[in-house]
Amino acid sequence: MGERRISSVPGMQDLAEPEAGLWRRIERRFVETCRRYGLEEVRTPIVEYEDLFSYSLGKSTEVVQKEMYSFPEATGRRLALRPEGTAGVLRYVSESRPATEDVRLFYYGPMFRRERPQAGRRRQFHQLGVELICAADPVADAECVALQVDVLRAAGLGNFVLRINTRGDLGDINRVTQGLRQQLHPFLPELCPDCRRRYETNVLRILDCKRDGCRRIVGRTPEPATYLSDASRSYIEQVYAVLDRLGIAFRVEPRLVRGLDYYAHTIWEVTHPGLGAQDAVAGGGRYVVQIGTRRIEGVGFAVGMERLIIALQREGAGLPGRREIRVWLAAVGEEARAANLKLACQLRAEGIACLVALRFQSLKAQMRAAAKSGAELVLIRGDEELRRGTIRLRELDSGRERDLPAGRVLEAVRGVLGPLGGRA
RNA sequence: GUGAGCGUAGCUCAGUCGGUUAGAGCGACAGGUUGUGGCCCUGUAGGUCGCGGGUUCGAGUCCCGUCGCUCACCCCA
Repeated sequence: MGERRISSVPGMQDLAEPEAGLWRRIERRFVETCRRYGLEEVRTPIVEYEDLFSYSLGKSTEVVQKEMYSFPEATGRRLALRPEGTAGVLRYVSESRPATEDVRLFYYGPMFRRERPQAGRRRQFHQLGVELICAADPVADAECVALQVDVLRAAGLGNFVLRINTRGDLGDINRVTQGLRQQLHPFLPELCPDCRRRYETNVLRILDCKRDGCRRIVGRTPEPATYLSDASRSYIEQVYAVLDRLGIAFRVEPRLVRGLDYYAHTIWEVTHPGLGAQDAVAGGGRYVVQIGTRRIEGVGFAVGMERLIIALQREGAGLPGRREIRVWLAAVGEEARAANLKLACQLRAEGIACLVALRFQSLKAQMRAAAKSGAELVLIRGDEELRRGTIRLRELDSGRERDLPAGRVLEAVRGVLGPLGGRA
């Protein structure tokens, strides 16, 4: 048993300041935006039974076949770390919500996929997600897209592209799949090895291939839309019409494909030019999933947090400022330290962020620390102040100092800091 | 799963043709007369040179393997 160096697990990273502050801000704005659309929060477990994902996402999908972290429970039944958020939310709906109710939900948290890490791709990644559980209706789909756009704007993102397409219903999907197989069959030898594999596993993906040779061949096949039933065509046209009325800019992307089996009808993807190869910052669509005996329909989307952060940084978004410390309590001597801690707690009770040294330090060291913390005020207390029952208040910008009776300190601090009530 | 590029201090990096005790800047900590910050000066701590093997009198440096990181393929948010 050789000792192994302790490190974080590949593809799973620590999140610390100042980035953590940016995450907090984005999550807060996400929640606010969702609330304006009347959504409720749901937090589902990170671990589910593996079958939930294989059935809902599709057994042959890449995610289920080779990207899931799964392991047997003591009983032998297999568990899995969730690779995406929708399945768990729908499981919750099937267990806890009446089938007749429309449900509007949002969630956020970590997801796990065993992929090779890359720019904008981690093994633990985080999504902000929304699910509107409701029957197929173009207006519902359009509202979901509107919320998608609002969520990204609220996060501060400007420069994204919304690409929309439809998969049609299950009948359409079958017709497209079969039709494409027929059309592509003669060209099979000319397709790249990946596409020859896709021909069997996931024909639609061939539409997405980046190789010139494959693109040329795909260009000669009819667009998937030609296989759509009249009803499906009319459905997506209505979605587009409502989006136009909302003034939402989007591009119809006839070759846009999604990788999970549950999608039907409207699908979309949001890309960002700053992202590199993994350029989808968000994606969503309408879906139908069978959970046990219940068939659940809805429309939803997920935003990739890590990618959103990258995109924001490419747009030059700044990180939030440093800590919110406003007062530093400096002590000379142990007696004064203890007295300061008590005062610090009183200040904190009033909402004033303040710090005391965690160990014995010279006054000089404490002053340095105070300046570095960004505090505006230092309260100094030593033997002399203890004897006289005073505290020295120093304003760091001006260097002005005055001695105050200890009982007056709270009032004086309030006066100097001005109206409280939290900085943004 | 496949391919390419990179691994030297907390961070950014230097390290000559293979040659002595591996360096700098920033950061951290401490000091610069009594109890006073920023600037400045001085000092201190911090390194299994990713890890293992090989070549060599001698390896941070060359070779092989391995692990990790990064980017791309694949796939997806």
